[in-house]
Amino acid sequence: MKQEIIDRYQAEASVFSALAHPTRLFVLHQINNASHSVTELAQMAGIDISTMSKHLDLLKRYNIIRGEKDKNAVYYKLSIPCLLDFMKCAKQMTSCQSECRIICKEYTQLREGDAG
Amino acid sequence: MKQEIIDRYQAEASVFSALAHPTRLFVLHQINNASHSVTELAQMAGIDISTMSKHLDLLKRYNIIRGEKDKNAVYYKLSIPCLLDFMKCAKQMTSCQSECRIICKEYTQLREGDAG
DNA sequence: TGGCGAGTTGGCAAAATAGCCAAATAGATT
DNA sequence: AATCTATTTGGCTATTTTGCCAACTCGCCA
Repeated sequence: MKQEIIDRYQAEASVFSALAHPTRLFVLHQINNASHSVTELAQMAGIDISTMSKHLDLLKRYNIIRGEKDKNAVYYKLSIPCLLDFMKCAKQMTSCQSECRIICKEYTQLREGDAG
Repeated sequence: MKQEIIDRYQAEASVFSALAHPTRLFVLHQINNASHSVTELAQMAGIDISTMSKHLDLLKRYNIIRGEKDKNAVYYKLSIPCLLDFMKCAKQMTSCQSECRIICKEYTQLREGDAG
């Protein structure tokens, strides 16, 4: 493939691939309300701790989540607060028919009281 | 991984993986304005025709694009008209900070003149 | 009806991903 | 300092994805 095309679209493609795994989507939903540790998330998902650690590392590399240490444990939470809104947007998109379109706007949460 | 988790998130993950390749993102941008044939797209991207055919087939399977025959050629176009809006939304999302959130709404294109 | 142009499909090899186990690390507690 | 807990990293295998070539299909047109 032409190098210029790779350069232009690789970064965006990588973000999508970060979201392209059931375990990682599960994690994102779980930590939306409350942050969780690696062990907690691994148990909830039913996979090995090391596997979960690698999934979390991948999400972290794309700045989708962020970890904070508390004693020994690392508690992960969303670093993009509107991620779940985005996911909802993705769902709407896939059901979007020819007479519809999606409008996505970025609001500051502070002053747009009607944002929800 | 727990089967229930796979069941719940696999479909959504698959849509993201359909978008998780530079060539496919390139295609989606190319056919946003005008539909193109397999050969045209393969040449633009600089890859083999059969490879492009498989990329298009994947996008077709998730109802993201649609092909229409004209003589021998198949011209592909978006079947989700708001897909590029969604992509823009994805870009905003990745730059979304803690004081911001994204609002996504689905409008009927027909009567919402101020949709853009 | 015989070829031609365009696309698809099958097969294979290379690369990337995902999973587990085991070992290493980092910090807390005794 | 020794140990215990939580996490990360390395290594390996299995699976999936990507990409090319070659072969096949399908419809068009001479």
